Amino acid sequence: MKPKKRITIYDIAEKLNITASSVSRALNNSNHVNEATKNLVLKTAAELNYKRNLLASNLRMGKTKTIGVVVPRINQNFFSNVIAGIEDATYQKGYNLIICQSNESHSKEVKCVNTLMNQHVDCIVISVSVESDDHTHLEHVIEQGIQLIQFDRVAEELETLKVINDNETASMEAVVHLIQQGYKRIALLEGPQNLNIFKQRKTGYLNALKKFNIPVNDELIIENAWTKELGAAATRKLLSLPDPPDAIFASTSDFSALGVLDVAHDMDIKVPSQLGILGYSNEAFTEITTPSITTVDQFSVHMGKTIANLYFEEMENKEVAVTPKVISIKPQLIIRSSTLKNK
Amino acid sequence: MKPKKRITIYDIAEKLNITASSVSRALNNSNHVNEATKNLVLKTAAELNYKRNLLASNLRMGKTKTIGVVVPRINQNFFSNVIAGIEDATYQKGYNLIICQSNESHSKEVKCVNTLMNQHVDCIVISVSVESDDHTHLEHVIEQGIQLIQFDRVAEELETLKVINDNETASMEAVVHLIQQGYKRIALLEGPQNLNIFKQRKTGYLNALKKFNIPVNDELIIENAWTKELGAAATRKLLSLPDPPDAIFASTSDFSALGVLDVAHDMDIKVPSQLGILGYSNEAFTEITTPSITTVDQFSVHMGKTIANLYFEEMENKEVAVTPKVISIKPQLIIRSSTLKNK
DNA sequence: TTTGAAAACGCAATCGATTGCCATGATTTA
DNA sequence: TAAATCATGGCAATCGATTGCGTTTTCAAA
Repeated sequence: MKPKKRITIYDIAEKLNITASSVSRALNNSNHVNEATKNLVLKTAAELNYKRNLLASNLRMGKTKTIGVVVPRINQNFFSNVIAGIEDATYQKGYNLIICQSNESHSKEVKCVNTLMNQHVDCIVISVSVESDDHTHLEHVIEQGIQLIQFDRVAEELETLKVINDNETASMEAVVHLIQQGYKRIALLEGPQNLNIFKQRKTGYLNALKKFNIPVNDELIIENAWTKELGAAATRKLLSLPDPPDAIFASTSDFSALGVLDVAHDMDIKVPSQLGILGYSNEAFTEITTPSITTVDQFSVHMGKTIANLYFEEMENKEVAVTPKVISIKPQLIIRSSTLKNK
Repeated sequence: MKPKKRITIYDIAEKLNITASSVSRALNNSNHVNEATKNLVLKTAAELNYKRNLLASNLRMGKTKTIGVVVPRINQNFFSNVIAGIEDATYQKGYNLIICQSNESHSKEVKCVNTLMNQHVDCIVISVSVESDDHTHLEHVIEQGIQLIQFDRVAEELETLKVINDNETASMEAVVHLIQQGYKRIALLEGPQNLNIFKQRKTGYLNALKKFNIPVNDELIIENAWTKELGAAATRKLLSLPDPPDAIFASTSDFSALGVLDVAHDMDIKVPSQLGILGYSNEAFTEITTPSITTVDQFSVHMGKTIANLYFEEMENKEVAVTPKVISIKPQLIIRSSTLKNK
């Protein structure tokens, strides 16, 4: 089957014995066309099944109504939810989404950003990869006048729009909750400290300890324990200390919390009575483990919608001086069985 | 900060005192340019930080190296994994992905497909929504000569490329496993029968029963139980029968299996000894419930890669007569505690 | 030195849609 | 009746990259 030739405004123009200019004006609902011809054009366009060639239109207009999104991994719960939220909000405004994943690699992230710039997206939404310390690729985006919105994992020194979680407060509240439940030696599984989110969560942890005058014990703080396996390994190490912790805050993710839980099961340690476990992200599974895991919900879909709406607001007020705006969403502590020592 | 003017081939041409034609040829590594000027162009382009305007290029070339993907929900585990697989394979070939979600709505699905056609994507990859009975929008895609690839949930009557799971065999093997474990009265939670996948899974169930000469009992087959809540409701209904089932195959999803498990817990029914539970999809959580849930793995990331590679193969051999090709991936039964009655 | 082929590169059209400017004719106002 | 205003809609340039065709240059063979 040979593809039908695509209908252009010239085809419509020819058929109606007018010029493409008028067709274009009619299709764009300009008021410089006669109502009658406008209707005629619309009718003919529908009959011929005309579809506007967005490539041509975008080239001419210099904008694409497209937003590029770069995330470390598309199929990570948090990110796919954010994307779903963005899609939902942008779709309503007739915008499209181009999605890339950096796979946590800096070089791929740079390539993704370049591709998006070549595609002339109107806006780039990014959560940087764990490897990213150099942000010149993001500066290029700004130089080109493309709106840049960072979320969750952000390069803080760049003055861009940002949508973040208040990790510090959330983390502090989580640890305070543990303290109030009577846990005395609270360990922290921390993530790569070049990422703001992990640094903030650590700060929250430290603040909570300080608030209650609990001395910080470095042997209870384990670096880079951000997968299930690393969480498990860290737990084995912690529990074999002469003076082991009685609670572990897996500030990196629920996956590492799951690793903690696994090891606790293996070693026949009772959760929450002997060991409290607290995760981060409110992954679906935290609700159904035994015991269910206390965690922090980040409102990821809502975050996506916030990002999209932030873009649209900036668009509309772009004559106003654009101050680097930061929207901080306060996560919510979800208290479940794994930390309820007092009950 | 005012955006820098974008550099075009004309800027490069002017600077080097040649024409844009030569610049273009140089950038495209054509053999109709002098090696020296080619290098000069490349060097200048790098200096000026030239980026090809893909809008212009695509308009001229008539193709976009872009693939559009339409799924019911981006943030559903199976789909986000498929997307991740597609992204991985297409990225290597320099292709981009535009992602849309239909939210299981037919009208939104149609709009998504139209947008993608307007964007002149080279290929549309789709898993249809549950509402989709009318497929004229997909016929339009074919008419326009855009490659169409259906996956998982497909409109079978359309002769397109398809990548599917062998649901029937997988489902049959699942039920055979239940029978071999000694379960006698096996209930089926089925999904909307207008979707091929659910129909096939039902057929697999029926075939397994027939093979072992087990009579089909309609009161053990519950329609439309494809969420956790519906699965729970169905279970309550089944377990209150005078002669309740001793196993439930939640053929729709692991979520409905989870609903089954919840109700079993509530009613103090022992799994797997009093009730066997079998899900579908191998969601992450099935491994960590108590007991862990036997389920079917669909190799979703691999499925995504298969889809992408199928497209590239078709591209390369497009002179060969294009036969509607169907790739069927055999899912794998993952046996876990929830069905191990014999152990 | 002349001829001829190949190499290198310029010209101009093209991909479709958009839009500022101008021309035409109709309508209105003085 | 003449002048001014307005509604329509055509013309042609534009957005940047690509490419068929044609011209110029180069270099070797005759």
